[in-house]
Amino acid sequence: MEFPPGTRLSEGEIATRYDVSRQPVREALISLSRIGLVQVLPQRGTIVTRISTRHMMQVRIAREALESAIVQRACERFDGVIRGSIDAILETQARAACEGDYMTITAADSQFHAALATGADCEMIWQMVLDVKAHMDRVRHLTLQDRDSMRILVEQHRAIVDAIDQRDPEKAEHAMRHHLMEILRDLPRVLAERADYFE
Amino acid sequence: MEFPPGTRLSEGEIATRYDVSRQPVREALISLSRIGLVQVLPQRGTIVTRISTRHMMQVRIAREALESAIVQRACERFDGVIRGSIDAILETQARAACEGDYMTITAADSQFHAALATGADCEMIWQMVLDVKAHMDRVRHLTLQDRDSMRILVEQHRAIVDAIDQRDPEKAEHAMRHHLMEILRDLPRVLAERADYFE
DNA sequence: TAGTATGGACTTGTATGGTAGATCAAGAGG
DNA sequence: CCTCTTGATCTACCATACAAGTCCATACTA
Repeated sequence: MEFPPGTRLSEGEIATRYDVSRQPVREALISLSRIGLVQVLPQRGTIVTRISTRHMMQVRIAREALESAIVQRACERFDGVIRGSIDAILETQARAACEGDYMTITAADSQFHAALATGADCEMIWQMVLDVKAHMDRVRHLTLQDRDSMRILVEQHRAIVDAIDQRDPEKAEHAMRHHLMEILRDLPRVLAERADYFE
Repeated sequence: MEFPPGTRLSEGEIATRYDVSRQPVREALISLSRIGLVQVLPQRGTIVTRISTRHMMQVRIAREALESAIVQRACERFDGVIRGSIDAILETQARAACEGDYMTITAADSQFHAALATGADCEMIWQMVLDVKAHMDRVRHLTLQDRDSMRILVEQHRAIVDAIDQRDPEKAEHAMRHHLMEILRDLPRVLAERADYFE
């Protein structure tokens, strides 16, 4: 969101800005365009993709599908060491939620979901989730500001871990789907407040 | 599979081979490395990724999760025009199966799955599926040779469409999962026959 | 003989000049 | 007043040249 949706980018501009040549910038933009965060218009320019509700719906469904599969697998087998590290992550996140520390809470969020995937031996799937997560993070960046939202987040994480500890796949899947459903609450609000970010 | 797993690639070689400069080749390889089909070793070289059973397992799970979500959504709403085109695709595929026409059958397979996604308004999800499908297609390329396998494929496609026509999400999901499970039968055989393609 | 430099032949990574295509504004012609 | 043309000025795209790291065969040394 440092470059808001709709921003026109130029390989040359970014190159001079970061004091590198155009080529590595171009390669980075190609990677970003594969994810869908930017849109390269041949011979015309590059723009930061605007948020589309239709796109967000599909992105959410995809993430829900993938992360549901992850927690289901987590109920079958889960690495003990990683299970231990999750408690620390949640504690950090809970503390950050009390203090309203946005940076820490989002970093811990990534760590949490990544730990779930790694513990369930689903690192490749996590790589896919990362791509769709990038889109959802843009919306969340605009919403996750009040401490109530943060507290809810931590509670939902706890519910997911509890279900995995109980080796209850259905409960875990439900908790995960519920967790990822959260964005649906915020989306209309963001659309109303920042219509210029949407297409 | 024109460049078998394990093949050492060189930006320069490919560039002269296709009579372009190194830069577009390099950008293509970067895209392929994002999908995981090639592995770029900085300052050392680029190799076509070997097939890993662990990776294939996760890839299969991911695709199953995504395409299950697609057919479930397809049971809720499905575009009528696209529904019509599917019959033609399946007919083409059935004919190709009788003749043992590998090229046509795989092309129709892609069209079928893509049509499902498009009809269910899940084109973004289909883009994700394409990436994982590339990995599975490498294995299938080694297995889908006998006509029995081809006939099974078409029947499974029909079962999926039938379930969607009946608006039965559970049946559709089951049919899709069963269909994507097929690769598990072939994987051990391929591993035994072409161990050099695996890591 | 074993171990260690060393130079050359690779590799990917980066920088830069030039090209083709797209856009837009100003001006000519109807 | 509208339509079309033209040219300047953007852009991404491509080709080329250079830099830096890796590997390996060879030669040299203890």
